[in-house]
Amino acid sequence: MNLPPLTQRFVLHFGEMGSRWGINRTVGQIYALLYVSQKPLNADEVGEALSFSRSNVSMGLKELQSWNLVRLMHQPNDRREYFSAPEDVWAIFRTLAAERRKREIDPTLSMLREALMEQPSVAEDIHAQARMTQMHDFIELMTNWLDDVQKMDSATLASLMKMGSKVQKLIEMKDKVKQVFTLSPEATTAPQPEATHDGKL
Amino acid sequence: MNLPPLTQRFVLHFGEMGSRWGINRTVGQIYALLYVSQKPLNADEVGEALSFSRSNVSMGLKELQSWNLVRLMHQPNDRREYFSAPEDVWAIFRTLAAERRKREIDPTLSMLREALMEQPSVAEDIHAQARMTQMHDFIELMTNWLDDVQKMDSATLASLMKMGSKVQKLIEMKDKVKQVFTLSPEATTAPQPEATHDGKL
DNA sequence: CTGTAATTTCAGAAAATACTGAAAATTCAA
DNA sequence: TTGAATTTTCAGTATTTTCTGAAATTACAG
Repeated sequence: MNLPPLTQRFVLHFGEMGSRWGINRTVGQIYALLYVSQKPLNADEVGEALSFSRSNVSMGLKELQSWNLVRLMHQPNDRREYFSAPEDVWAIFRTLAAERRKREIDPTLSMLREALMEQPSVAEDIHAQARMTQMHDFIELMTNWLDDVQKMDSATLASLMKMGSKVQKLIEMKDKVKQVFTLSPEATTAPQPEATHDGKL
Repeated sequence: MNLPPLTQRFVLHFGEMGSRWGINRTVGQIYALLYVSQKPLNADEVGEALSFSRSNVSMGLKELQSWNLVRLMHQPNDRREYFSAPEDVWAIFRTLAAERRKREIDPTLSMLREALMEQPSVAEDIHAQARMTQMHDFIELMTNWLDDVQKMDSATLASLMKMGSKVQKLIEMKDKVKQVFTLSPEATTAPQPEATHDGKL
């Protein structure tokens, strides 16, 4: 491996973190290299840069393609396949979120759904099923929310995130305004009705 | 392993998913068992229920403790340690988010911060550093936001999540209201100024 | 203290995963 | 077509991770 210092540092770090992220060293390093590369690279260039065997690079790139994290492209008058990592970090995040959800969450959601259809046969399973319901409902809420925010464009999402917990205040304000227009004036100082917190606008 | 049917299904699933979640089969199964268990279990009971060696259970429980996913407790007149999984799925999610961030994000953020302090020595590293800046800023935005929402209580968070992308409308409304009060009347139909999207309330 | 119960550590076995080189398959220019 | 360039597959090896049983350590009742 003979890379410029900063690039090398980045690449080695991604290799080490790979195992924590559920990918292997090879895949981590290849992605890192493509992420910082100015131009698309072919498999030989990747293997050369990282000192991996050609077959290992092939497998790594296949894995990255299965994650939708790299784009395959061609150069004029060159049969070889070139790979690049999409630039937009928001798009990368969306992809990552979608893929991780597919691999790490959806199978569990299916299992829970099936388990909740069954009739518990012993006392212990009645409790177990109740616990599964809690988990199921939580995951469903989270994934539905994720679906929702995935639809928003990056700029909106960014401004929302910069607001952070201040959205809370905005919602309280919304509830207040609603009360002013729907309830008698003296009710605006009364405790907020439960129903205004059910998420409806 | 001799568990009631639903419990067994849940436990085996968590064992299989373990590798995708960055834990091993043992740890996954132990957590699943504790999650659905009506009462705290000691290490022998866990090992007996899952057919693991005593030492394997010990290591698995240690790992779960390092994730803050299980609670250690004692029964009167019993020297053995009993373990249980906290019940509140929101609390579990917070714990998980915090731990995964610590293990999967923070080291990368540190690496990026350090790399961004350096002076690139070659042209390629100038581009690499620019890419690292993009990644750094994005991660920082995400983690700051996570810090913010972690502070909110579960009920508020739940209602926010149920709103989903409707918050967007609320923010647009907020911007409109702001304009009505700060700009001349005819400006309310003009394109919204960039500055209203910077996240400030 | 002493001895037993309980837990942890750890070296090595077992299992799973990653990686390589060679061979097979695919692609495409001529 | 043919055959050279390129990519993929795959069997075998290397490496890493998981798991166990035995030994060491710790905790505590008497």
